[in-house]
Amino acid sequence: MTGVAAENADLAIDPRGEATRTRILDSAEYLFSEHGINGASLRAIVAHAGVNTAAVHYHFGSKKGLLEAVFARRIIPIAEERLKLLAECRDSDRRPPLLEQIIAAFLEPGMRGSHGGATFARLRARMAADASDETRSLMARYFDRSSAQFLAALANALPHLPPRDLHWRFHFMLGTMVYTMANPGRIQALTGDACDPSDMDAALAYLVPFLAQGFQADPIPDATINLKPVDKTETSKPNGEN
Amino acid sequence: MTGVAAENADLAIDPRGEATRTRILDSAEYLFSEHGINGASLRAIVAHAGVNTAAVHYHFGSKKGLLEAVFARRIIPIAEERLKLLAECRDSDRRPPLLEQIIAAFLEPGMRGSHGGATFARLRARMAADASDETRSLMARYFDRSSAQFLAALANALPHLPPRDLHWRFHFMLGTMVYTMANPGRIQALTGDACDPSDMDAALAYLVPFLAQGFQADPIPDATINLKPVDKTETSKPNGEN
DNA sequence: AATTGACTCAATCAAGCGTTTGATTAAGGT
DNA sequence: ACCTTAATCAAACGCTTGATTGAGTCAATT
Repeated sequence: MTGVAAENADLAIDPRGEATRTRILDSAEYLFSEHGINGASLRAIVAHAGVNTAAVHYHFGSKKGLLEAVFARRIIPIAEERLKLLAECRDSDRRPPLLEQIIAAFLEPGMRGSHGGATFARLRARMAADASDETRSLMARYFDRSSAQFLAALANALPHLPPRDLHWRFHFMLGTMVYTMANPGRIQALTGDACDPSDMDAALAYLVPFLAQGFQADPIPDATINLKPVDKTETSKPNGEN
Repeated sequence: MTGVAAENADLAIDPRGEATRTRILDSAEYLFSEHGINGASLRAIVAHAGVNTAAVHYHFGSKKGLLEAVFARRIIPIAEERLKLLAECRDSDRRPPLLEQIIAAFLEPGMRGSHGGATFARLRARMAADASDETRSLMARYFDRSSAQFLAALANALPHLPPRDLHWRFHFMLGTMVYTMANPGRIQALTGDACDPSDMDAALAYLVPFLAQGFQADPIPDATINLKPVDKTETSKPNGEN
C-alpha cells in the first residue's frame, strides 16, 4: 500500500518513473506470455527489465496489480478498435453486414496490429486457460462489454439461429482464437513447417472463413440434446443485452 | 531415483501400493486440473490424497514424473478409443465416411466417457496453454501418433481440400476442443446460464456440426495470403505421415 | 516365527517465492 | 537554503516449494 503511483501515474512528474514503468510492463508481458503467470517470477521480471524488485511494488502494488496493468494496457485499445471496426461494418453497404466482416472485426485487433502482437496474444491465451478465479474475473471485467455488442451483431446477421446455438458458436470462436494465439509452432510440428501460426495474418485468412462457415451451420434440433433437458422457458430468452 | 516402483508398478505385489498410487493419481489429476500444474503443490496433492509426501517420490520419482503418469493413464485409452471409433467409421456404410463421424470419433473419447471426464479434459486444456517445453513434448509424445491417422481420414473425406487448409482447420478443431474443455462456466456468464459447458455431451452436440461445417468451407485461394509469400515447392507436400 | 522387502512416515533441506523495509538519490516548489 | 515528493536501491522478511533422508511399519514368503 506504500506506493501511490499506481493510482495517479498519469500525472506523475518525474519522467524516470514512466520509463521504468514501461520497461517493467514490457518485460512482464514478455515473460508472462513465455513462461506463464506463475512461471514468470518477479525476480526474473525485474532482472529482465534491469530494475529493482521494489520498483514493481512501488508502481503496481503487487504481482496481481502488475498483471492487471499489463493486461489493461493492451486490452483497452483492442476493445476500442473492435468496436470501431464493428461500427464500420454497420456503415458498410451490406445490410445486414457480412458475417465475415463481423468476425474479422472481432478477431483482427487482438491478433495482429500494434496491440502487443503475438506476445500479448499468447498471454491472453495463457490467462484464458491458466486462469484462477482472479485471472478469470480480470479478463471478464475488461472483456465482456464488447462481447455483448458482437453477439447482438451476429444475431442480426444470423436471424434464424437460436440464441443458444449462437452462444455456443461464439464460444467456439473464442476457442480457435485463443488456441491459435497460444500455440505457435504446434501446427508446424504437424505439417512439417507448411503453416506458420505465429504469422497471425495467415492465421486470420484461414480462420475467418472457417468460422463464418461454422456459424452458418443449421441450428441443432432440441431432440439432439436429450441427455440433459433444459428448461424451455429460460433458454429461449437470453438476457445478455446489458 | 530411489523409487523403483515407477517402472514396474504393474507387477507390484503389495496391494496397498496400488491403492496409494491410484489415490495419488486421482488427487493429482483433480488438483492439477483445478489449479494448474504449477498451482497445485505436491503438499496439497498428498494432503488431498491422504498420503505422505515421500510416497509421491517413491512411486513417481518427481512432480514431473507424477504429471506424466497422470497424463499417460488417461491419454493412452483415449487414443485407443479414438482409433477404434475411426476404424468403425471406415467400416460403416458411407464411403468415404461421413465427416461428422470422423470428427466425433476424434472428440468424443476425450470429452466424455470414462477417461477422466471433464476433470482430465480440463487438465489437458491447461497443459496445452500452460505448456512449458517439457509439457509440450510430453503431450506431443503421446498425442501426435493418432493425429496423423485422423488427418489422413479427413483428407480422404475432403479430397478437394489442400493439405495446408486441412492442417489449419484441424488446428482450429483442437482449439475449440481444448477451449471448451478448459472453460466451464465461461459460457454461462455470457448467456445467463443458458448453456452448461461442463456438460460435455451438450458441448459435443453443438461442436461437431459446427466443425463439420467449417471443414467444408471453400479452400483459401493463394492470393489471400499475400503478406508472407510461402515457398510453393515446400508447402504443397506435407510430410506428416510418420 | 523369523525374515525380507515393499512401502510409509515425520522431519528436514536448500532454493525460490512475493513482499516489505529503511536508507538514498534527484528534482521542484517556496 | 530548506522541505517535500517521486523514485530507486540493497537487504532482508516469512513462507512455500520440490526433494531427500533414515527410521519405522506391515504383509507376504520362507
